[in-house]
Amino acid sequence: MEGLNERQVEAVKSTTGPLLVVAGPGSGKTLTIIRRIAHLIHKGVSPENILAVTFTNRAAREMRERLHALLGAIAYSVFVGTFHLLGLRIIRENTTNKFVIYNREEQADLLQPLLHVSKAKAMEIADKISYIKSRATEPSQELKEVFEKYQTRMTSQNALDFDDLILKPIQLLDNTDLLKRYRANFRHVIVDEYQDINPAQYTLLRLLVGDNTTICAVGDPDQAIYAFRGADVRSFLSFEKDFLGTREVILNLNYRSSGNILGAADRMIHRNTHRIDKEIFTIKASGPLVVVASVPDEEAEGDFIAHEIESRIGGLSHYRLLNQTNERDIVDTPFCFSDFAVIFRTNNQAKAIEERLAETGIPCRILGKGSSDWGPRIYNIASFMKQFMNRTENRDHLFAMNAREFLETIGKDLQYDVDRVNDLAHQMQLIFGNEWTELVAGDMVNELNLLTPSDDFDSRAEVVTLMTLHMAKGLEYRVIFISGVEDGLIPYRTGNASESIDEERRLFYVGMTRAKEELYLIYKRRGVVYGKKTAREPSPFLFDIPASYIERITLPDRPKKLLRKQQMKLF
DNA sequence: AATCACCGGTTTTTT
DNA sequence: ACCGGTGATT
Repeated sequence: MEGLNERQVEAVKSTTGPLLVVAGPGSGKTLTIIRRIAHLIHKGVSPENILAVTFTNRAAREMRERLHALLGAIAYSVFVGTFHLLGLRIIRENTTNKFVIYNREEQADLLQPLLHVSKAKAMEIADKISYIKSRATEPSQELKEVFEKYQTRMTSQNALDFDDLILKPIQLLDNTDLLKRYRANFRHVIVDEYQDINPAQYTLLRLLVGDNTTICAVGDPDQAIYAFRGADVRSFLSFEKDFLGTREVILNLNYRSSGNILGAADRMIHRNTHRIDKEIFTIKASGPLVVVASVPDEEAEGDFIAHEIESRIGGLSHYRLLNQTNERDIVDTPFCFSDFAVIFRTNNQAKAIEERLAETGIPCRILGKGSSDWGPRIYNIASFMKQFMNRTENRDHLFAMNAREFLETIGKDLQYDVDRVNDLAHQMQLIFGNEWTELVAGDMVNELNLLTPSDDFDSRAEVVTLMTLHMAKGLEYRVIFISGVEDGLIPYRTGNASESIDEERRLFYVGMTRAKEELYLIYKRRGVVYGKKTAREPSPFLFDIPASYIERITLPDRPKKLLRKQQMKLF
C-alpha cells in the first residue's frame, strides 16, 4: 500500500462487495485501479479471473503498460481492454461464423445506395443508428424503416458494427450455461470511466456481474461529457441502488493542479444540479491565479497565446520570474513546447490559432479528426493495411502470413515502436486466446478496425497541442489555454432542444482541470460566426468562478503594436 | 479524367 | 466565410 493515500488504500482493499470509486480529476485513479489488480493477484486471485474494462484504447493501453511495469509478464493474463474488445472476444469464443466489422465510414457506404443520400447524410444516419443501438432502444417511427433495411443489409453482408459488438454478446449471454461460465471466469470486474457507460454496455455488464462477482466502478460524474453519443451518467448515480451493499470511496485529493486552478474549477462545477457533492483538495500550493483574458478578436487571441508560450520557452517559470516566489510545488524546470495545450469547443477554432502560432514560429499540431495519419510516421495501422493490401503483389503473401510474422512485418515497415507492436500482439491474444499466433493474417484484418484508435498519438512530440475539449479528457499539461470562452460557444448553443447546460459545464470543468500549473481562459469581444462578424459575450460560466481565483487581463482593441506593451504594464 | 461552379451546412466523437 | 461534396462541362 506504499505511496497510496488513505482513500486509495480503501479502494484497493475493498474487494468483497460492490465498490463505487468517485475519482475527481488528477486523483490517482489509474494508479488505484492498477494497485487494486495487483492486490487481488497478491491475495491469490488468478489473473485470468480479473476483468478491467475501459472505453478507449488509449486508456486500456496505458493501463496494460502500467500493470506490466508493476507485475511483469503476469499482467498479460489479466483482461484489460475496451468494452468492444471484450464483446469481440465473447463473440469469437461462441460463434464460428466469419464476420467483418464495419466502421462509421463503411456503415455510411452501406446506407448511401440504400437511401440515395449524400455521404454526409449517410454518416449522420449512421450516427443516429448507433445512438439507438447504444441506448438499446427501438428506433423512432421515422427511422424504423431505414433501421430495419440497414440491419437486413448488415446481416446479409455478415457485418457487425461497433454497437453490435456489445449487443451481440448480450444475445449470446441469454443462455444460462454460458452466462455461468463467464461469471465463473470473470470473478473480479473493474470498470473505468463508469460515468461514460451507455445502456447497452450497462446491460452487458449486468449480465457479467453475478452474485459472486466483485464489481468495482471508477469514475467521475462531473466529467460525463458523452451523452450525445449515448452515454448515460445515471448508471453512475444509481450504482448504489443497482448493486446492493455498495461501499463508496471518494478520491478527492488532487495531485495535478495548483490550488487556484482547482479551486476555480471546483467552485464552477458546484453550480451544476444533480451532482454527487464532493469537495476536492489539492496537495499543491496555490500557484498563479487563473488568468481570464479579454481579447479583441481572433487574431489577437492567437497572438496572445503565442506570446505567452514564447515568453516561457527557454526560461524559468514565468510566474517565478515575475513574482520571485519560491513555492516548492511550482516545478523549477524549463518549459518546452509539449508543456502547452490550447483547447477549444469546436474544431473550426483550431485553424486561426494554428496560423498565429505558426507565424510566431511555434511548432504545433492539431489533434483529432484525421490527424492520426499525418506526418512522416503512419500512426494508423488500418490505413497502412489498406495501402499495403492495395499493392496487389503483397496481398496473397500478407494474407498467408501467420499473425506473428504479420506483426513483425508491420514493425519493420512502419517503424512502429516496439512497445506498440507488443501491445497489439497482446490485444490479439485477448481476442483470440493463446493460439492467436497460429492465425492467418487475413483473418485478423477486420478486427483491425477495432484496434486502431484515432487517439493514438505521440505525446512526446515536441510541439504545442491543439485540440477540442472532448479530446483533452484524460490528458494533462503544465499550461492550458482555453480559447473561445464565450457565450454560445461555452456553453455551446445551437437553438435546438437537446442541449444540456450541465453537460457543457462539465466539459468546461474537464478543460480547466487539465492544467497543472497555469490556466488561461480567453474570450474574444468580437468573433466570426458563420462568416459574419459579431459581438461576443464572455461565457456565463466565468461568472461562477470567485474573483479571488482570478487575474483579469484586458487587451485593448487594435492597433496590435500596443498589445505587448499593454500586457507588460499589467504585470 | 480533371476542373469548376454551385449548394448546403456549419458541435462534440470512441469503438 | 469556407469547406466538402455533387453534377455538369471540358
